[in-house]
Amino acid sequence: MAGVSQATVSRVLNDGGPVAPATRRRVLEAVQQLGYTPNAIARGLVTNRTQLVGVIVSDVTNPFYPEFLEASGHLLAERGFRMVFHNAAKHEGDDELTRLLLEQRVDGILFLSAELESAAVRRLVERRFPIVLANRYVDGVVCDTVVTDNRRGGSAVARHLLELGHKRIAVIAGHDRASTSRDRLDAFRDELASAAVELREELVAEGEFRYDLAYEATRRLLTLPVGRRPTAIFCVNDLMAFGALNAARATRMRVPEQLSVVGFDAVPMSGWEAFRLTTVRQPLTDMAVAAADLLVERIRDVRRAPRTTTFPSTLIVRETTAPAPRRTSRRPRRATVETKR
Amino acid sequence: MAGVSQATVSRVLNDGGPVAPATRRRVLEAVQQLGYTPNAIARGLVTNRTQLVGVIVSDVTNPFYPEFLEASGHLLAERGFRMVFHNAAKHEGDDELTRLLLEQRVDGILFLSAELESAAVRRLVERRFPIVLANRYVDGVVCDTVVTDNRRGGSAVARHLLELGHKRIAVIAGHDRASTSRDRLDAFRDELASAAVELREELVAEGEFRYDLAYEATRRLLTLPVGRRPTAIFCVNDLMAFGALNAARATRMRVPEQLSVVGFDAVPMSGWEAFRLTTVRQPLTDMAVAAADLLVERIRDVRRAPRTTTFPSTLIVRETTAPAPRRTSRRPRRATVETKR
DNA sequence: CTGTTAGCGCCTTCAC
DNA sequence: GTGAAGGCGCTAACAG
Repeated sequence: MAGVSQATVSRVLNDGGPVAPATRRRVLEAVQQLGYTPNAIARGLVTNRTQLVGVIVSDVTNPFYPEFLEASGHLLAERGFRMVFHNAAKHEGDDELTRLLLEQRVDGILFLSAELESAAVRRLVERRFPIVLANRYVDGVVCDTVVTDNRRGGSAVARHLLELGHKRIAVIAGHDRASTSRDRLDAFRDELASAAVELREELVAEGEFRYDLAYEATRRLLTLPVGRRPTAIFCVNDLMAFGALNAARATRMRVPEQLSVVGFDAVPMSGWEAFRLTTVRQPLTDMAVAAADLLVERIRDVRRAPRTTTFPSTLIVRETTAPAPRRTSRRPRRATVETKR
Repeated sequence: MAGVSQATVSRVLNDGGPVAPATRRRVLEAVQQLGYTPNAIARGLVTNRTQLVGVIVSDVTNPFYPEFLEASGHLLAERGFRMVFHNAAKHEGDDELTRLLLEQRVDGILFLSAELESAAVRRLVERRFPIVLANRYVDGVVCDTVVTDNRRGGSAVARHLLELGHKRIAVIAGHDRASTSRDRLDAFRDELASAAVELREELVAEGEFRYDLAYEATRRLLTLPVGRRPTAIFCVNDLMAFGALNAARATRMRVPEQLSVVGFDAVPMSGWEAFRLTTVRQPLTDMAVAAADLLVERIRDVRRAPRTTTFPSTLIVRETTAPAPRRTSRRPRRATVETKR
């Protein structure tokens, strides 16, 4: 229609060489009129680039991830990439998902919460396939990674609870396939130990990062006889802290007077008046952007040195933590101002 | 390596014809050993099928969508489709996103919350491109659609509030580009009118389905002088109801004693002890599955008659609604049991 | 049952 | 500055 060859059209559409202004105009007009849409598939076949990035999320339903998705997606879109989204939750494991993404010839994969032992991740790294781990790392795998300083966060929580005089502290863990859960808890435990406070086995629950399990675990903890019942619960993510808070409410247990609760992540919801949760802030948006950016860089150059970006974590004291209740039922003073440390 | 032709390999990998068991075995072995991954791109070029489905979401951050995404994604995965995910929020409009998806040669598009005037949707339907509208419909467009009975839901809310004796009722709308907001409010208004209760202009706010705007709107409403201040607020989605609830708490306004709040959607969170929100249930998961299923069917057969599936909506009375406060400050009785009507 | 052949729509080199 | 030709990896006919 423009009276030119395919090659010329290709050139104007991809800035792939010199084209006379007049020709360029004619081509663009024809494109317009025909409503021509270049076929990315065919292009991908020859360029070996799809401008597609796989994103594997462990549970979209956790409010942490939508925030992350939004920010990463935005940056990727700006850089001309689209996301092939997979929620790993109940479906196939990393392995199967990865296979699908590779078939699809995505240019890279963003793992939002890989598991520590992930064989898929390991294999991809060996093959020098562009991937980025966000939020969690994988043991013994060197690749682009974006995390926060989870150990520091865990220590800060412990110190905060110790300062408030808590001795019987419960913990709701994620699961041990997650570096986040492990790091937060290890540091937490270490800090308690250095104050000679022990974390009793009966007060440690596995919550799998899930609301419902944390809810149940908390209910169980709260039925322990008074002398063994925890005065504080540290949940390794906010979603589980919400479970704990709600369980406490269901049991008519006053927070923070009778029970302190701490979360981790500082998802926007945690600041809502309904919760005012004491938690550890991770710079979510920054991390999401950094992760997406790393991936794009990696795709551009497969052989640059892998980089790990560690973001700081900050304890945010809100209103779900207070001094440990004394045996007598005097009502303890309650923290009111929001402080960052 | 298996000593056969490409064609044969193709046949064993796609059940594309008869293959001798022995040959099949040899091929599969070779595939295994070579770690061969078929190139979906090349396949797509010839079959004109990518097994990719575009999903356009208006705001992943609204807890409504992750639930939806999870369920739809699950069904699509089962049927062998992957999702190309786009969050429409701050980025390009439908138009641009659609263009990208078409370039990518997705087999179909799932719109999670299209806008009423969406030209993109209209154009796609004209071109007989497989799309499904979920949650919202588009005026004058006939295509596969999955919605709930929003009008009935709106009426039910109105009746509930009227029965409780509310007269000064505020409304926090979404925006008028959404069929959901419009239908819920129209029906709500009609029902009030038939009880001779008027919806005053000063009590109608636009919340854009956003938490923050609903929060601000509620604060404004609650600063009105007592005689003009609403005794109940109907938010057209749960996210905004959470905003209202939190704003009420920030203002030390007791819910439901001094202020009733109603939402819409019944996202899982709405049942949490922290909220116990009176709301309208939509069978979220069923809708998500139905929508995905419709899309797959449509892709299989472009010329089947378009179908609209309307799911029922159910008022769930929880603990954020109570009889309208009387001028005197006697504390009104408060609903405690969860009832469905 | 299996191999051969001809594209799918595009980009890229190489002439002109 | 532009066109012709080849090929990306695969599937779909058609032979045999």
